[in-house]
Amino acid sequence: MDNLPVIVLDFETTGLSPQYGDRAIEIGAVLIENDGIADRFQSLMNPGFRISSFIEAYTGISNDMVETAPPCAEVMQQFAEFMGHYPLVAHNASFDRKFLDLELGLIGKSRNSDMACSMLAARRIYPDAPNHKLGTLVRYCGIHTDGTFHRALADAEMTGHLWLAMINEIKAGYGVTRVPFDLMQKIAGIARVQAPVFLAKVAAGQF
DNA sequence: TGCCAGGCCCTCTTTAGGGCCTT
Repeated sequence: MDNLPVIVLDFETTGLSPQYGDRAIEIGAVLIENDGIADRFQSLMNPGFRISSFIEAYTGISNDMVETAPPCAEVMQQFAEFMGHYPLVAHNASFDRKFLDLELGLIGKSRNSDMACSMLAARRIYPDAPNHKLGTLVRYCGIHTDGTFHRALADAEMTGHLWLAMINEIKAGYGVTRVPFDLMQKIAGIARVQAPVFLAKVAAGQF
């Protein structure tokens, strides 16, 4: 096995801020194992109030769809089992972490794994990309899509493939055979000016 | 109902401000 398993997840939500009462309306996640997607999790969830027309248009998730979906608590119970103790990855992880911690907290659970950010890693690994939005990076890396964006499972799958592409980029560019989760976390957290020195150490086998 | 934030990074920085990215 080249890479330790990770869970890549994505939330669709009613807005940007749990502090202002926003809730999750869909979760999608993939288990990345052996350089591919080994398992998937997806569910809409009912936040208990109507979602805005902006979110309906942005995600394609309608009020009718969430009204017939199971409540957040039920979905998050199932997701907690899927998540297990795997390390986690999300694109702009600070956003998904807020909602994950909120929804888990509401059912008396807590996150028990680190979460790495594919966006911060991509800024170091693909500094010349036009920008580091998920959709841009997917095109930049030539990752196949079915054209679906802003739905949780589609975005989680694309982020998963991006994560694998970045691991392969490190392997090919720096001659290393294993790119563990904590190496990717360090790449994501390194300051831009320090990145060349750090990556040279990676190439020299000093990680 | 309609509108909102926050974490991180960068630099013309650190006694700060602004951009990116997520829904």
